[in-house]
Amino acid sequence: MTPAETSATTPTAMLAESPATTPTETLAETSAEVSAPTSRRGGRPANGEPVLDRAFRLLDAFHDDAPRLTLTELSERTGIPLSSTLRLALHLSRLGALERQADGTFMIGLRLLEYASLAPRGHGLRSIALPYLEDLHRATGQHVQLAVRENDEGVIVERLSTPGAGKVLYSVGGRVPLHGTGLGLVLLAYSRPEFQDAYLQRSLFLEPEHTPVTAAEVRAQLQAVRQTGIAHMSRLLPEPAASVCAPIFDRSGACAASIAVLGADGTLDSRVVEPAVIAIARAITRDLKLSGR
Amino acid sequence: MTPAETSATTPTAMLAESPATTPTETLAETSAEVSAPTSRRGGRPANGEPVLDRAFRLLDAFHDDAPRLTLTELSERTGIPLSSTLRLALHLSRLGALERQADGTFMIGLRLLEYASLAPRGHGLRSIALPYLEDLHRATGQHVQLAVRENDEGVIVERLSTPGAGKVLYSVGGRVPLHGTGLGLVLLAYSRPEFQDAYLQRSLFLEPEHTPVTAAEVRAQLQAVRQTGIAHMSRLLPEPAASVCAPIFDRSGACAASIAVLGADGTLDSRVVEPAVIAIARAITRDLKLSGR
DNA sequence: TCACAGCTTTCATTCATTGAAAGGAGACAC
DNA sequence: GTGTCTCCTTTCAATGAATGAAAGCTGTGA
Repeated sequence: MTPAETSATTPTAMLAESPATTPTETLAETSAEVSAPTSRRGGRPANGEPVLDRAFRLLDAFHDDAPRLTLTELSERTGIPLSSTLRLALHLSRLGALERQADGTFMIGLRLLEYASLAPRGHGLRSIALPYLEDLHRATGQHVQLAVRENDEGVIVERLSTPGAGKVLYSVGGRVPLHGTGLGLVLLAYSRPEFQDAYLQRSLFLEPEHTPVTAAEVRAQLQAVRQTGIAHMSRLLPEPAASVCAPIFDRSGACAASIAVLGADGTLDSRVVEPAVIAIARAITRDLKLSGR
Repeated sequence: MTPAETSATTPTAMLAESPATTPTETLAETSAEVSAPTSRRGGRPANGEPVLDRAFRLLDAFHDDAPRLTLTELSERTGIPLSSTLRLALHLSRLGALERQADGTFMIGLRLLEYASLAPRGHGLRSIALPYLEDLHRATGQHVQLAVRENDEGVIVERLSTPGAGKVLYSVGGRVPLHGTGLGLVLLAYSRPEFQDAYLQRSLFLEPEHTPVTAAEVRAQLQAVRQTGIAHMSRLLPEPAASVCAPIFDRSGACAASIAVLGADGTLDSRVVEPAVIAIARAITRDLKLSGR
């Protein structure tokens, strides 16, 4: 038993003693004699993860507050080893999903914009709704949002913001809960009853404050939305604000999206805004049916 | 040459010898005897293609005129075998990059909208420019476009269209040539001289008509753009139209984007539109610098 | 000259990926 | 009921694309 073998059991000692023998020597010896290779290069991990999943985890690493990341940051955020991160990130850059700047930082690439513009429920809907949303935006002078449901959440598809009209919690591409927001409540109110039941099974909280709500309370809200065709919501955090929301329907009569007018508390007179929101929601619904959706 | 080394040169032999005692005897026999495998299942292709490339080829299969595709259509368009197409498409659906409707058709998923909204040169720029673009849209009553350069092309990042203002060739996410369009000409005029030289090396054509243009002609146009700070372009196909375009600069003084007002021939008085385009381009430039880009 | 942090390249190892084949599911015909 | 489509889904042996530790490289700062 050579000293090299006994030291191999402790990885830290390995690192300290490794320069004692040259790499070529150890390799030749390990293949013949040594069962525990001291400098074992390569090797696939015990439970490999599909490349695709990893690639999308890289994309997931980017956020509103971190739209540009260095290689090391990417590696740390995803937990993927540095060399694998580099290989993947370069691959994604070749495909246009990422872009690399001169200083080496990575960012989301424009190719993804191209794909996103083909999402029927995203840009397809948006292109029809945008002129109407602009009208609503001008008329009310408040934030205007458009959202669709994806599984258990709403996704903001478009947002027209007004600098003076308070903070907006969610931005384009962002996800909103179906029960704590006006946009979500509308989407939930017009979804299939079985889906509603399943959704209301879970324990629900109003999110900035983390206040619990009962299923019965939400059901009452949904009932009100269906009766009036409109949703009123208000929140206190991060600052008092209110929203007025209405549904948009597709050709089949299913709720395709919801729109919201959102403003700082006090600046939003719901009596005034309500007819405008309803009128614009109906106009978009009509246009959606005409355009073959 | 040690025996260990010679055996190391043929790894297959090593592998073949060790499972000789393993219970896969029957399998080994069949593979040895049957030379023509009538029912040979599985097997990796001779030159496999990386999963990532295939996944993005699936996304590439979607187009403006085909935003929803069946499994068979996807398989045909990409040339990927049906079973592999299904596996991949389902995987992408799990990741949110695709969505599957009840009838089995696939479409681009909303998750990609989420990623796209993080592209600094896409949605980041867009969110700053949009209010100004709306102003320009209202004031002129014509199509308004915003584009950035990616390699040898311009990419449309935003478009506000006016139903009555003629056909628009390019939509959001679409790519425009750098020499045949006003938007592209501006992007080219303010790019690095080496890049311009390289770009002008190629044989250039004006695209709907496929008319050749010389590098000298384009150079003269670029010179005019740099002198006046604006680009005028007109095209005859598919119908007569004209555009007025101006550059947007980032903090470093490089051209970050270009904007265009585009209208049917005759409806666009460039004398009137020009000051508006310049003013809005400067306003966006100022805002871009303020917001730390 | 040394130490360090961040990025890039190498390469033996092996498991995720592969597609032909078989197995439904539904529609239309006879 | 049986046959024949088309379209979608599942199975599974074979294997090369994917893997990450280690070494190499580059700039920065003491």
